[in-house]
Amino acid sequence: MSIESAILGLLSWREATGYELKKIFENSSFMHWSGNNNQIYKALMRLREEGYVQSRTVHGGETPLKKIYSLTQAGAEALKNFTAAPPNAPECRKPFLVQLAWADLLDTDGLFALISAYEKELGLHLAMEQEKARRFGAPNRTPREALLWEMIFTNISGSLKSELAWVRSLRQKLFENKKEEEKRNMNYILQKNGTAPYLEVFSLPSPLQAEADALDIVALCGEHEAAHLLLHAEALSDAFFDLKTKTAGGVIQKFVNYRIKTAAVIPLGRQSNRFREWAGESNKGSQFGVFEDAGEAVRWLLK
Amino acid sequence: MSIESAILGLLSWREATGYELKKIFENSSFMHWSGNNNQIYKALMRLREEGYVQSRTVHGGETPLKKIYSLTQAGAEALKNFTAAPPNAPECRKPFLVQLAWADLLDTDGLFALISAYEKELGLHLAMEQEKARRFGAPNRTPREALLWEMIFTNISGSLKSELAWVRSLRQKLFENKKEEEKRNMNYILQKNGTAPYLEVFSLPSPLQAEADALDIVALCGEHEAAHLLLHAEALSDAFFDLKTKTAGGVIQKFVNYRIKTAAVIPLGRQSNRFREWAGESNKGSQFGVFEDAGEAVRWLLK
DNA sequence: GAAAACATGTAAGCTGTTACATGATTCG
DNA sequence: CGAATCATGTAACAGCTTACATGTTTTC
Repeated sequence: MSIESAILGLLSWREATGYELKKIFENSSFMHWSGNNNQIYKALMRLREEGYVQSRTVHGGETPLKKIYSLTQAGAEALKNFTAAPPNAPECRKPFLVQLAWADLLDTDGLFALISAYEKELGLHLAMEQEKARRFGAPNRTPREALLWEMIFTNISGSLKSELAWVRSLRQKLFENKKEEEKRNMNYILQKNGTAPYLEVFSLPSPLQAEADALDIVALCGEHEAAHLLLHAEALSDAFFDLKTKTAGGVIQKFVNYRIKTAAVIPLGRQSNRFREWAGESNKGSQFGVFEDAGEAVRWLLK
Repeated sequence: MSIESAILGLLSWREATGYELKKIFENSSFMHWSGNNNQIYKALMRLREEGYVQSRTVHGGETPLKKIYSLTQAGAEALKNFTAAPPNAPECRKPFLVQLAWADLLDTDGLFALISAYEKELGLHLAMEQEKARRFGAPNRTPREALLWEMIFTNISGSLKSELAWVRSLRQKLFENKKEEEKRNMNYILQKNGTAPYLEVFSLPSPLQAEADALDIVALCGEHEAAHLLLHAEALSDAFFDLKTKTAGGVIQKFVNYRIKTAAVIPLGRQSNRFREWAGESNKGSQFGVFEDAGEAVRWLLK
């Protein structure tokens, strides 16, 4: 199993340039070769030598611009052999387990912090993977192929969910009493009644102030598999409303990056003129909106 | 996160030679550096240069024989820093998913075979991991440390179990009708009433004949998390009873490797003199036994 | 007395990453 | 008109694996 097979597969789907392949690798998790020029271009050269792919050069005006690669007959056969080959079990690297192995060195608070940090990291990754899966236009030439790809994405998020479940059981075993304390400070609820679940955040232990706080919320969305978010004004800091600090922009950027559609409910009284203007501009996009009325916000969120 | 941290951890547990560390890495899954001389000896030299470990040389007679490494004060601090560092999410490589991505090329039987092969591979790995966990004498200096290590092993087998559940749901979605056909040919039952669950195998589609067949059974034990096995004579081939073919020895070896305690129920009539002798010798060990009577076999199996 | 395990190291090579180098096109 | 994106490559290096080289001790 090497990057060559993955390239053959992608080319069997659609012809592409090296750069396009790089982009695809970058945006996919299960084809784990992190978008890496060196490997891809070298692999393409090898594959061409072996007669598995062919390329035609597209000229832009005078100079050669790009090479579009496509599969040959031999390549198609090699790919088929690869798909039918005996499969290997997954190989997981979990550096966290190595840390945990010697974490008895830490005191109670240190261990609790370590475990919480891991849980947050997992939530963040889950949100990212779900975003990637939504963004990735999977092959869909037959119903069976569509099902296979759907199950691939299910697999990836499933692994993370099972890891999350594990870390929660670990926390429970270690800190049976302490476990809910933290969460209770965060006043939120997962709303499930509408067309899609959304996270409604009433207030936070400390109001949303920096991008790191935004990531906490993203992780929370990931953990609850919510792609929508309703923020109440009480959860926002004064810095958020002061556009000079650029807090609002940075925070919103995080939500947009993770494709979490967000509505903020903010009474007119707290909106300065400049903020109102900025909000009006934001509302034009479909990813973030500011509303006075909670009902209106929810309608926009779920439409 | 590098092999250095893992070595510091192990040395904080007990002092060891390079060779011993190698053995430990080989036998542990979550410390994923596959028992590799080069890396370990080089890392030990680096660690000594940096003052994190010290070594004393043991002489055997005249010549220096081995170097026993132990942690220094500085090393203990470095380890503590490592355990408290921000944890990273796991990184999983699942080449099977890449195969599956283009498996729409295969016909129904080919796809079914691919998925079954993956399920079997996972079962085998699960059996192996459970074996490793049992064999690994985990640190146990405090109750909390014991719990941490228990949860580490739970994590590893949990990942595989969640993968198994996924592949079964995949199979069901693709082959709702075909799914049970295969298994029905294998006449077995998971007994749960005794002190420990055991797998009772009455017969097989083709009788136990080669080591590969033994691995099928091991995988089945893994999938059902059974560490004990009761084999009826009907599941065994004539070759098994013919000691010249060495089938019996090879098959039993597989069970022993995976630490599956096995009892075979074989009527006296089918046992040749030589076989009886061989069986008597086997019974002395505690891993494999031959019995005439099923009740006796179960008692021995679960004692 | 031979084979397996214990013990320490080195050399060569593969895989994958980061960074570098260069230039065209597109978009705000 | 400057920045981002598209596009193709190369160089250097880190990490890890396989194989080699050597000698002792234990076990069957």
